[in-house]
Amino acid sequence: MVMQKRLNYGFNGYQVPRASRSPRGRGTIRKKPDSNRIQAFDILASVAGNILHENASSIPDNVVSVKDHPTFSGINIKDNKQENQLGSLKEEQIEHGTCSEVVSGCVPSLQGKHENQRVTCDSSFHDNHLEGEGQNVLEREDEHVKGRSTNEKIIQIQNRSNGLIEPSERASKDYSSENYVEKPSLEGYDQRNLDSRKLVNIRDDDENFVRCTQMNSKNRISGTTSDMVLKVKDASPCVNDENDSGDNYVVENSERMYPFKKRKFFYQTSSSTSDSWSQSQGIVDSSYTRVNGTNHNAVIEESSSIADQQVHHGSKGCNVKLSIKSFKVPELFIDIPETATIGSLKRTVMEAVTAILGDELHVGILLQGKKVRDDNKTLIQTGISQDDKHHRLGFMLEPRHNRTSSSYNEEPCLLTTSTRQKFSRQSTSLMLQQGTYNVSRERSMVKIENCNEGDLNVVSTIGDTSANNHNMSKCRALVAVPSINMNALAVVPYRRKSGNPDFGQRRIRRPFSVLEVEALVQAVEKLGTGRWRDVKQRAFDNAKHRTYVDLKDKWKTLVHTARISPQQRRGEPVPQELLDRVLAAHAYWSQQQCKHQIKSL
DNA sequence: GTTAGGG
DNA sequence: CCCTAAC
Repeated sequence: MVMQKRLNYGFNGYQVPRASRSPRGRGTIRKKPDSNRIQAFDILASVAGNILHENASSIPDNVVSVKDHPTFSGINIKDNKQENQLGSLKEEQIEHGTCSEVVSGCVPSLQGKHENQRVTCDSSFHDNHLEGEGQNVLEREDEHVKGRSTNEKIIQIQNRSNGLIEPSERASKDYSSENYVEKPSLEGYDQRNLDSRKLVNIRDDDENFVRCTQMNSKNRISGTTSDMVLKVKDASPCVNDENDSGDNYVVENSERMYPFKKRKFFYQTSSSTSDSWSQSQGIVDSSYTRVNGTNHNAVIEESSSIADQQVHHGSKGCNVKLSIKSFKVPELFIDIPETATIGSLKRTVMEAVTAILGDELHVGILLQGKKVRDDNKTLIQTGISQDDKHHRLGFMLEPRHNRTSSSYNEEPCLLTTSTRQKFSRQSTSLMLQQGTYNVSRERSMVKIENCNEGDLNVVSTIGDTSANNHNMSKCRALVAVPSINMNALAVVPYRRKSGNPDFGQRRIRRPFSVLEVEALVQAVEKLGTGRWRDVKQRAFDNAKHRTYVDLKDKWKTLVHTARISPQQRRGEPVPQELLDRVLAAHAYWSQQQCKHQIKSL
């Protein structure tokens, strides 16, 4: 029987969903986690190639089913330092002999960095942790966690009994991207966006931060290209931590979660082969080694000896802390014209990933490469003990219904043209097929991180795709996509319906800088107050996160600000000179508007 | 898609 | 910053 659990993906900086936001319209995660919650962070998804056919595997009896909004999250590039991290991606960061592909160097855990950013999310957590320029870090109230890196996220998976899926609070990528606020064109573009590594940051019209970089083939993962990297940390009640450590985490520095729509996409019977499991297993992160003094926490590591696992059976009662560094997702092949827009690529990939990981998602557990089927076994019985650091624990994501018991080399499942058209809203095509190991070698591969609601925040474009065939075959996840389900997919709205508050994801607040105000004032002086599109084009063309509506709104507030006393003003002070110009321009163009109206009468 | 204005 | 009527 499949139990439906509620999964709560909590991301640092997520804004509280509209329905529960503070009056100020902003907030962060405050919820105190359940004791049996699994917390995961760091989801990276890399996608390349065609969607293949999921080699089915049997479903555990009692698995967590992601019924609604599993999300991707990813890494924000906050500053030059992190950009350099990206640049420091090395081969050794790639999991060898596994399907875990390191998408980029932005994964601290894969770089031997384990200063997980973690914060409390209890009621004592204040909004102002999120406020302020460049405030990217949420901190635990007890300051228990020090030395954070900026790249880790926590996904909180709450195990609840109501069978409902609670949408996660929204991640606020914007905090991390605060440093990337482009200056208005009049002020020049922020050169921090460009580093010496030929990284090109692109913001598309969806405010998406896209990074493209040519990577050496050595940076490519031999084998798999569709890993979802995430860490899971389990609460540890056995630890007498008065501060509730181990219980409270807030994800930080993450992006908006991408709401996976419910899609009847996988109706596959299950087979059960270990190989299939390995297709999307999660790799336990051994780098997560936050061990405190009274540590009862075991870090599950890659490893070796089952015998060792049995050593600590006596330590019953203690919890196991573990972190999942990598969740594989089935490999995707994306066939998209060069002329396609970044936005369409993102949507296409997101659709594909969503299709694979849509609801009906389950988690499998692997130990020593073998699937752990008995859900009634305790961890310790299974060999997962608290302080055993030598066994290998793996997690995998799999569709709920696997119907393909046959070899995935059989019966390729190619989308028909019509289906493809339905599948992808753009003119781009998404090919779903299986058993075409060589396909990816001919095309450029795209690794994707931070897939959030259509956002593709970090994209690494790899020109060379000389993948290791052996690993490719080992790691390829194949997904059968019956056309009938594709048809169903087509009618599922990709974006949230505005009427559904669960999906309300307010943009992050990004106060206008003085430079921006100056640019705005200058543009309005020139163009007037009724041509916001032109103002945008003229002065904020590079600032994709500023829409013309934003500019209009800002002008409105500027006028208001200029009219109130300085004591009443808040935020970064706007020079009086600018405010004077605001009033002058406002008066002038108001007058012009009146004249124009009179003239037209 | 833009504009304007209330929330 | 959101929402949406109106154009």
